[in-house]
Amino acid sequence: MGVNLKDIAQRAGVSLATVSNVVNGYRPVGERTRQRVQQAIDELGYSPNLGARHLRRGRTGLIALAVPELTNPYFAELAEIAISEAAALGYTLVMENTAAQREAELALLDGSRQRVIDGLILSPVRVGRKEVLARTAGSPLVLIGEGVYDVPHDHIAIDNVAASHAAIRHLVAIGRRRIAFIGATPGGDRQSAHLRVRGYREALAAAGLPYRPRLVARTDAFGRLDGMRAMRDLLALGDPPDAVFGYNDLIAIGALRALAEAGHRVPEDVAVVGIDDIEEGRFTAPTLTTIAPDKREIGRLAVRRLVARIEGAEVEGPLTVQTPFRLLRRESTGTPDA
Amino acid sequence: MGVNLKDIAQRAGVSLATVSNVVNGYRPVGERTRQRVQQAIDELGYSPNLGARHLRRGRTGLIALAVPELTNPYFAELAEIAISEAAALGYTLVMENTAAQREAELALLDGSRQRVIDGLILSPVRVGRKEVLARTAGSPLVLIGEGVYDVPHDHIAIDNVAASHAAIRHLVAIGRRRIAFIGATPGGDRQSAHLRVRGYREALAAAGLPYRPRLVARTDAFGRLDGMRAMRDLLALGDPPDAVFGYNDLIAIGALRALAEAGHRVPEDVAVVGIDDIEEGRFTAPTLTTIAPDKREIGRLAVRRLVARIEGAEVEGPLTVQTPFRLLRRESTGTPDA
DNA sequence: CATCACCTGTATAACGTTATAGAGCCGCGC
DNA sequence: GCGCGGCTCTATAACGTTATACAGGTGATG
Repeated sequence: MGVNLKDIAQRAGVSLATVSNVVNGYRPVGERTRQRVQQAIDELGYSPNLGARHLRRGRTGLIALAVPELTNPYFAELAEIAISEAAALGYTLVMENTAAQREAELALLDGSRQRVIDGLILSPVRVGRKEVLARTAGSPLVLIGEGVYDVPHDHIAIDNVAASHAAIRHLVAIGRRRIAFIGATPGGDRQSAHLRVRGYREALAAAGLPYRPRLVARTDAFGRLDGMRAMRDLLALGDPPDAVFGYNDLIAIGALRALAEAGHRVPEDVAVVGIDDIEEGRFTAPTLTTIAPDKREIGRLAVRRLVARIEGAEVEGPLTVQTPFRLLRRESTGTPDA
Repeated sequence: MGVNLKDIAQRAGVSLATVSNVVNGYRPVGERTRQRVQQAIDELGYSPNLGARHLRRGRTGLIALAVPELTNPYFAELAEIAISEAAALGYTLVMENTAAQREAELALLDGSRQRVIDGLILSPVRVGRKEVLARTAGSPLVLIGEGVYDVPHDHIAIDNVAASHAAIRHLVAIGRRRIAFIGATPGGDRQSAHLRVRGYREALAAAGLPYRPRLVARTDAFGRLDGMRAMRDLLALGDPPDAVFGYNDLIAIGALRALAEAGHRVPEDVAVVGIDDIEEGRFTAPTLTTIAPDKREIGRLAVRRLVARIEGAEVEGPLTVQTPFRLLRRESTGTPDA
């Protein structure tokens, strides 16, 4: 069904290898021959069979981006960026959905998929340092987000502790004293939540506010529903919070919903802050104050690093890169930016 | 870096071909030999090199799902379903983002990507019947959503006219008389919008209500921002609507935001209905009434049809399948379901 | 006992590409 | 005039798999 190198070679009256050299620029080819070959390529409409090329080269041209949930807009937005960056570098990005399941993450780290992709970008949730170190697959791995540190792989993330600080400082600055956190996790396996809780505690301490364990709500997952339920529980406390910091925007949006249902005003009664800056947060009522990571930077950097490793390039700088973030003030804390 | 058939063949003391037959079950193999080979496979940890297999078979095992925007939750939710269905059938699904651009859609229909994927599921926005018919690439194509009809390809969609009917009937039933539509498109290239407008007009007529062109708002795209802007314009009319039907949930959510900003109560002053049943609509304030397509059915059917065509199976039934939908009443029309 | 069919297993030619070794040719220097 | 290096180009062997044709052995049939 396809035009192949042989067809071009016949048409142009040269050898197979010469056509290959014209296509890949691997060896110098005389100007006249090059033109004749190029003309044949244009006339017959040749495009290389990637399967064969990759068999020969030992690479597939595929990289995978594995996220815990496709339907979390943060990851969808990140994926959109990563896909276009990968395309620009000549790679095809395959989305993998781990559904936040340990087995799925392990299978990606070491499973048979490894034979078909050249490299993996993983947002780990259920695996930790140990599992990453135990990995035997040889293809490059880039970690994004949090959860795993001190491993010999590139790692792109924001400084979660600092991000928490910024959120809490803002809430303190607008006069809040009873600040809750939603999205702590039971196990020690999701370190990002721990980091965000740590930043929360440190910032409270810095502001001279007491740490009240009852104001830290645990959730099983990190969706809107989890945020809503946790917020309901917090409101049922004898002395409910006057501000809430959510593990992410989805949790914060769930909290907004619970507050609306219970008839509390935001931000007058309770202020709300999230993390991720998903587009949805610009349209909620009220709009959501959030910590905005530089998604473009994260997506592009992750893909570029991975491709550089795949192609054996020397990568300068440290393995771990912390990307910038900023606080976006919106209605849910009462002091919108301009 | 990998164990290959030859290694297994040596270890088991049989020929290459026999190992291949054990792996693929293509030819009968004696029980004793099979066990010896299987043992060698287990011991050495063999898994086939998919690149080579696909080169030989002429297929890559990749199918693409091309959508106009990854960040539209409807497509993210659909993708999640399609990915797992594809995996169950032994295929890898690659997401492609056309960004609602004509060039991107054309490139997918006929471009060089066609050499690397076995089949394509496309949600067309900017190409029409003509472009699909002009396609020369030989791989199977399944269309989802609307926009293109009367082409020799499988097509999975809901009945848009009927969906509009259901939405408008509901609004009429709760006593609305000035019902607006947001999301008509200027060109004739996005037929789904036309179909939904048609259903809107027909249902108005059936209810004995006049069709007011000024209540049909055009938008460039179909995001929250478009819905918000259009709603603002509608509110600026001398005689604003008492209900709004959005082209999709995102548009309806944008409308909700504009209404909140302008201080209108929903549903008391203006009722709002969308289409898609994205999760976000269950958490807005108020929650969003919507027409819910059966996303699971759409995603699974699209993948199954495509794979069946790729594998040359006979597919029974007509090319075009209309999947079911239902109306979910929530707060934005004042009459939540149980 | 010869013929035939059948059943297992084997040898080998593809699939389309790239990398390696080398062939031909030309001009330059000794 | 011969050898040598440099420049193009060619022939060909892989890459790992599957499909085809065939070989060898066994049992049944005439």
